[in-house]
Amino acid sequence: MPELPEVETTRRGLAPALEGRTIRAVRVRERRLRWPLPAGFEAELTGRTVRAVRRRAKYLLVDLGDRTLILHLGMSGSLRLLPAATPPLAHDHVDLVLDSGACLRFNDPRRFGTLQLARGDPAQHPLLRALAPEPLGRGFDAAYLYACTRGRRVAIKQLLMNARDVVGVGNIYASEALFHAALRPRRAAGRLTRADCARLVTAVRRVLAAAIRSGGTTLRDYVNADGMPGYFRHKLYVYERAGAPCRVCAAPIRHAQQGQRSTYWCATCQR
DNA sequence: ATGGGCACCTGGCTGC
DNA sequence: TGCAGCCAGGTGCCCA
Repeated sequence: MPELPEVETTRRGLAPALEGRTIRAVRVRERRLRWPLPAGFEAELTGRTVRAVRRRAKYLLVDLGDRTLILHLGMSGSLRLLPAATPPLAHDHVDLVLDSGACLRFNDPRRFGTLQLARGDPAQHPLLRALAPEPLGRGFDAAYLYACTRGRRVAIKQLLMNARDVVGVGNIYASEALFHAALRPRRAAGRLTRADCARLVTAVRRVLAAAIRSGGTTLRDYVNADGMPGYFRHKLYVYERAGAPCRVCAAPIRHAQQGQRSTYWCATCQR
């Protein structure tokens, strides 16, 4: 499901309702997530107060002072704010009940998502330690991407989706950014020129920023903290548009498998 | 070191 | 109508 824009949209919805609130209770209905929730998970959260809700890559970080709750939504996860008494539906695995009477409810049909409790600096947590710079921050620029692609034989799309190289970009936005940068997904990363890298950095940043402004992309499951879908789907140029006319040149959008994932591109606009 | 493939899950859709 | 097969916003881990 969620790539950076969906996680950021969720973060923006959650932050005002969570910050300053104390967790009164934790209700766990299903411990078997990507990594099983440890015994004592509930007790370690209960009574702590939320200082801030941040994001790193596709992870949400709930700052609880001397602990940080690290959440990942996997492919099908979502977080919603609901009245604490709302009856749970299928796949509503975890609730954080707040002192406001609201609850933060984690739903995830496929259970690829995760909740982890970190002590100390969350940036040093094993899941976060080796992540590439934030794509919307200063560390992600043409010089960075050029350096990181040198000597690499992987296809540029796969490099874009590798969190050690670029974070926040998944299958939708990798295809979209490559379209806007006029680069074919299978181009070997090491064969990009400096100019290619500059266009690609701009495309990644613009696509992510525009998707955030639309509240993210909803294909199937994704909803924001208020239960609303994202509307960026209407602004996709290639993703899930196989056979449809390119919005720029009208040539049919191509589709193929690349590294066990679907890839979409325009063979005319992208080289 | 790099890169490819698999595994982890459920649900929705397609086609026989 | 039923069911098998395939596909889906991710990513850690194992192997060559």
